[in-house]
Amino acid sequence: MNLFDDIRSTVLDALDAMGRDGALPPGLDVSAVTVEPPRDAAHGDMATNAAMVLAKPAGKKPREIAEALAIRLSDDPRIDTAEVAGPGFLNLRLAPAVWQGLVVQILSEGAEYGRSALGKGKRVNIEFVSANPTGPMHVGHTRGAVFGDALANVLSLAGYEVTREYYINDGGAQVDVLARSVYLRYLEAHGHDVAFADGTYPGDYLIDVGQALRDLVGDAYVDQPEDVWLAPVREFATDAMLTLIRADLAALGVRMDSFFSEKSLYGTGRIEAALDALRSKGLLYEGVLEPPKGKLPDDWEEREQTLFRSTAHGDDLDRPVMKSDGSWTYFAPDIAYHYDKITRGFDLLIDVLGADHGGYVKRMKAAVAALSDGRVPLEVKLMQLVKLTRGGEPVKMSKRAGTFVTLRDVVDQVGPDVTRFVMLTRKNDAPLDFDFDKVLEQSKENPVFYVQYAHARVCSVLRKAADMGVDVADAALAGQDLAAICHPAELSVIRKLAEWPRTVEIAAQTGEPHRIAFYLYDLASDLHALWNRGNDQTELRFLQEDDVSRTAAKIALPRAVAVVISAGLAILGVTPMEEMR
RNA sequence: GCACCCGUAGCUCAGCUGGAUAGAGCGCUGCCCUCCGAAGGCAGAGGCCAGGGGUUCGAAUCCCUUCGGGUGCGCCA
Repeated sequence: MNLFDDIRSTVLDALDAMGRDGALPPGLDVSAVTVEPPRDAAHGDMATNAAMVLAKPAGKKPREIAEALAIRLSDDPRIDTAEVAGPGFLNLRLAPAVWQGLVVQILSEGAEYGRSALGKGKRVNIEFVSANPTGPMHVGHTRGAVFGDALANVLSLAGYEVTREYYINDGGAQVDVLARSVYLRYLEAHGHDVAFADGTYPGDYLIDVGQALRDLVGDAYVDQPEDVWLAPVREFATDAMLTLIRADLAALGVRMDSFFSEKSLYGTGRIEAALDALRSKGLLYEGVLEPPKGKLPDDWEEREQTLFRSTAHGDDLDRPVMKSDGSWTYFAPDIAYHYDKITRGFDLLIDVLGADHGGYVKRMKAAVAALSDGRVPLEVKLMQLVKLTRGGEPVKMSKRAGTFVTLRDVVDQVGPDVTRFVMLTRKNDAPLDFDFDKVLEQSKENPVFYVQYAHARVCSVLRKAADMGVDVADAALAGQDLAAICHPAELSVIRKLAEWPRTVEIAAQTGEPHRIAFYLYDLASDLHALWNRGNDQTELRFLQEDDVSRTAAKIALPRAVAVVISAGLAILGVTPMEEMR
């Protein structure tokens, strides 16, 4: 249950009644009517724009409608005051009992408080990470992994049935390069001197793989031509890399529901089937592309190729699906993969990609629109770069020098909780600064710590209360009279708690989990502020000296805050700390 | 040349998908621990929301345009 939705339906009922008795024309479209927290808390608890939205279609002045609406709403026992303000806003103030009831609700529902029916009955597939299986995951993948996982969590709480999926790019030339590189390490394991030419992966992480291969097959592939060993070594190597990647993901706390192999699309007719589906819609043809305007590629020559008419669905150019040597471009298996997702019956597809894939979005959307006849939307979330620094100095990365920073480097140094939280404090399409020193700092400048500290503080107070003899179980706290929680400073914290369900919905609708992180920071801030007011005003302290029942009531609020912080951190995939010492 | 993303306080960034006087952290100035965790809090200063048009009751938010930055642009994924 969402308090804002609740009051909104009360407002809609009132408008409906006004339509019946002639105060408004009947049958007005009320879809644009909102009930939201006002920007300035001094305006009240909630504000509705109903009068302004309806003024024109009703042919009445906004304030006139607002005043009539105010009179009706004042009859509701939950609404203390309804005041017309500004250009026609109606500001509502709710009875303290409503807010106290919300605390009870939070304590009763626990982590379920905030669950929404927004995505009820809808299945969504989120494809993320999808790093090539050619090596360990690096920082760039880390951000995508954390984002995708948190997005999955948000959508799940918002009622969607979520599948987390990893697309294994094991069908292209890069896995042959991997196989050749492993083969070199294999020879090395047999005591040969090897040289890593350009176009091979020299990383140390393949040494173990080469040795494991030697242990498995002995010298069977030594001095053998490539066509003998390439396929089996490729298989062996990609398996090893996938094991590595799964372990990396596990270190971050990310678990996939599904791994989908690109290779499984080749030689099985699945790519052909997907392209046939396009052909049957008249969207595949043989043609010649115009050279790009501006700077012409050096080796440009006109050539006829098989093209997908993506321009029919909003792309700027038609896109080739077949190379001149007759093999598929990367786009062809991607079409087949998305076709597969569509046929699996998802209602929504989300791809989490690096920002360098931005040019690919329109064609993929076009393909999905064509293949699903516009039924299944594809949303693409582009991840901007992570700028790694240490003490303000950029961390230099070079693949050749072997100094590129891996996911493991980050997680080992700062831990999964900090890694995840920090990576979610920025919008996906904004670059992210990640400073190894700053993220471990324990001050309010560091949002991870600040939020964790708020949670730990509440746990500390609860421990103290328990020492006083208070039953601090949620059910016990929820079962009592909370009339003692009535100070404006307390009610304003509850108001923040009331925003949690709509924050979840907004984050889910926009696909922006960072909103959760910012909400938690604000909530933590409200708690810290209330805590400190207890220094001067003893009636605001959570622990009321020598008064067990009053303490039990007071403690319910910070506990409710902790419940929401904990639920929010769960979305981000961060463990709430019970103490920070 | 074209497409996509971005431009908000000195710095790093939010801004509830069109609402009221645009917010937070850092930094700067001044305060608050005989008192539940000061790893915190309070107060002050700081803005042409890149510029210009438009849409309407109302624009940082939507549309057009200019400028500035990033990413990409047929046989790499």
